Amino acid sequence: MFADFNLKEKFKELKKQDKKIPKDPSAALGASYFDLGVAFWMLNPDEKEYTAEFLSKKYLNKEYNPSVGSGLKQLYEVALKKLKEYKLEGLFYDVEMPLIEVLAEMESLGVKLNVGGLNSLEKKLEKNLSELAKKIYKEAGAPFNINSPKQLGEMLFQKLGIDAAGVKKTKGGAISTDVDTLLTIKDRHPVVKYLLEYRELFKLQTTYVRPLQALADKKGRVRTTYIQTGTSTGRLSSQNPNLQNIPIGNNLATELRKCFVAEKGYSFISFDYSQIELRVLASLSGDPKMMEAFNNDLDIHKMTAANVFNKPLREVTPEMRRLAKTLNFGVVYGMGANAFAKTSGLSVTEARKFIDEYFNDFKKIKVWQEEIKAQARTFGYVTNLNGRRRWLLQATSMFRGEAAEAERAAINMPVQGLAADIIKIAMVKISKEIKKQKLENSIKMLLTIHDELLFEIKDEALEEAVKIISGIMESAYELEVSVKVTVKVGKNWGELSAFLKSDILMI
DNA sequence: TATGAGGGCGCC
DNA sequence: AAACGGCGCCCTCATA
Repeated sequence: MFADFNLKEKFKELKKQDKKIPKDPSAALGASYFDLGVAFWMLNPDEKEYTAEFLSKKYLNKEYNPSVGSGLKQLYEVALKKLKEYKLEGLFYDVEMPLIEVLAEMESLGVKLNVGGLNSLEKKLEKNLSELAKKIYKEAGAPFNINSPKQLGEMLFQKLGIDAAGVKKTKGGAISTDVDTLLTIKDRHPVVKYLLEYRELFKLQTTYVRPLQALADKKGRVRTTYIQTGTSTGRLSSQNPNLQNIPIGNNLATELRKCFVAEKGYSFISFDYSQIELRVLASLSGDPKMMEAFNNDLDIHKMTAANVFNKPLREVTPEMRRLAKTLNFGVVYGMGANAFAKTSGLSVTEARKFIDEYFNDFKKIKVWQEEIKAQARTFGYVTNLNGRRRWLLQATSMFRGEAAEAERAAINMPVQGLAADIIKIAMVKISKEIKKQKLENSIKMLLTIHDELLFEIKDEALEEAVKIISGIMESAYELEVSVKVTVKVGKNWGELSAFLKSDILMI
């Protein structure tokens, strides 16, 4: 038995010293290690912390004393008993424990940065930022701290006297200066467009371009830390640096992503679960239309639009599809008419109508959501298909806002949490297969971004790797609908292009 | 000088 | 008035 905290760090240390990690942990029977932090996280993923000190106090009602060996043993006994009671042993021993070593390896590998490229980007941003600041000061009549919402708000709405009609207030009562606000008042003063651009560049510079350079090692690689106990739903989080929120989409974001590069002789391949949360929702709810759409490989948002607008597929416009997409995402999050109106630009009345229409078309989704909300109220927790659990005691709160918040979490957790399980299971299986085939040197799993895995793969091994990995990902977990993976390949993270299955067949 | 709340924003 | 789920990190500013 190997019950302890922070096994990931201990495994990394063992690897560094070229020592073996004790025993294959993948079977519940005779499992050789037991991470106490992860165990208590599975019992309650909303704990403040998962340290021996905190848990000892809370669960044993006594101070943790590292010099007394029985402290860990008692925590272990409590955790094991509860894991059994909650039927979480399978998930714990077969998924979370084997995952620790996988994460340790990914963290140790790191991902290579083009540090020179980042440096050029920094210079360019610096130049653009100072030019933008000058223009802003000129419009404003005097310099001020653009990064201070307080000073900026005073500048816009007092000194420049911009009309604040239709602009929301912050929690503290001040007029907001966020992007939404700036877009609302964009046509009311010429300074606003400079501010929007300044915000974007400043964010990129201070949150990504500068810190990433600072964190790169001598070989240019950065190593994130995956937090296995970091979320309430079962997902992983990524820290210092967070590599799960690197910008994507616009030109500047692409420039940044281009600075994440594959080693010489290697390429990046990304594997993206397609619409995994909606597929999970379709599967859980058993909604026939949604299931049929996925099983026939239809464009899910287009299909949704056709239903909501009562039009044949061929008459669905891009605008209709866009609305349906927002609706689909919103449903997973338990969105209300207010939020939908805001995101879509519709009036609240119209938004209400669309949501009603949606649930009328996909009746079983509504039924499932009502069931899960009732579960939260009745038991004070919800679980996903694998028993992963989240306590939602607020579901019966007398404060309506609090209860509603818990209900939204109840709707979301079983979906987000099952999607998380699926990718974790795939990661463990992929890692095992790589070792079995002794491909460690040609297939390197680097990043996991919720529904995506990024690998660095030797060029000669590309086709084989795609076959192995997408095969495992698509079959890692059986849903009531098919599971699909999108594969992209490239020499850097900013220039990935489709890796077509036909490419394999033609070789 | 350190800390934490608030405002803000990047990703899935 | 009213936030649609899950994260981590930046800067400012008040307070210690």
